[in-house]
Amino acid sequence: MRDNRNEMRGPNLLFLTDEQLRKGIEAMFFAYRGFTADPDRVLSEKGYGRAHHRAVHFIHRSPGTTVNNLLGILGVTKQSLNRVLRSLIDDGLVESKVGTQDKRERHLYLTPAGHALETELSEVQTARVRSAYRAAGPEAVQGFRTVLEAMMDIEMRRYFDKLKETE
Amino acid sequence: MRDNRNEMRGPNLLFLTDEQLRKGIEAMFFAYRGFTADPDRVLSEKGYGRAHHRAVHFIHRSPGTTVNNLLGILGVTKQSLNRVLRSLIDDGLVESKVGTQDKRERHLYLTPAGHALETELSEVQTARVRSAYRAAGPEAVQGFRTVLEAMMDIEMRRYFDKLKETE
DNA sequence: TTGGAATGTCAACAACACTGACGTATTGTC
DNA sequence: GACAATACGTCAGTGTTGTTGACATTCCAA
Repeated sequence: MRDNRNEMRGPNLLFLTDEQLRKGIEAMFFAYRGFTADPDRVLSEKGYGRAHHRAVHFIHRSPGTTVNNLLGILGVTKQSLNRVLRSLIDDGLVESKVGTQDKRERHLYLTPAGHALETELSEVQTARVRSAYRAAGPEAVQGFRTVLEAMMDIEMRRYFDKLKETE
Repeated sequence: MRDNRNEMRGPNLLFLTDEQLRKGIEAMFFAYRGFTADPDRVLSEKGYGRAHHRAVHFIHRSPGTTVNNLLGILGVTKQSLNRVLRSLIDDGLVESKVGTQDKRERHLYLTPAGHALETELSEVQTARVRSAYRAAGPEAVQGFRTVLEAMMDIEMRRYFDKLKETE
């Protein structure tokens, strides 16, 4: 059956019982809802969705990134990303520049208006995370990050570590 | 501006810098993708989606729960939930019983087939969480849970605590 | 130079969320 | 007993975001 036998492996493994794992799963579900709630509110006022947030976030994070890079990070099809980029470009939030070396590539940048949106989204989201971090304390935050990193897919872990290098 | 002044409030507040918060946000994004990847695979094979998973999970967790209860937990409209429940009931995974006390209510239960699906989904998802927990260790898991709970909306925190009572 | 790989765009479709309106059965209250 | 409120289901319409398929452009290598 499942892993209840862990309970008999000693008290230091009690955190691996099915019940504890189930709690973790539910906590993840409820927390992620809270995590996205505030940006979602801001976005829907402007007629955008969560996909626009992700695009703006990672273009801000890596200015000049190509569409292909972004596809790898976001894990969606290029057609899906293109629709989002299309509206952001048409609305003047993102600029798409043809590559100088390879003219097939498009390099993406935020315009001043794009930066304004990114800041607004970032502020409401970091406010919640900051408040949670503050309430939980530094040791808890360390554990939080450790578990999240262990939960990613290997390839995503690579992308994440690459982003970390900008520290 | 933002909260960079935290860096000057002493070394014990370094975990609250914008950079640390941004890392947490990205970690949350990548980890949630990993978190749902395995169940999503199982579900799409059977023609279901993430919404079906959530319904099955919470009906398993609280057998006999009413439609209204489920609406509160899942945070969707009844039209949206109804579409999902309809297919689960038609496919014989969920049973809907008219309430004995209040005949307006419908109480929801998993059928044996429903339990089979729940088990299959639960197994692939707990496998990843268990592996992440094991890699991170008990102290990290404690911190992980603490931060997640602090990140929830207040009302969701109440639901979550109610579920915890079944511990 | 020509064919294949890579990059990005356009079109159509499905899943799943939303709003709004309505119907039905049941409950509780004046 | 009349009537409002509650719980649930459904129909119609819309929007975001994901998918496939087809196609144009550009690059590179045989």
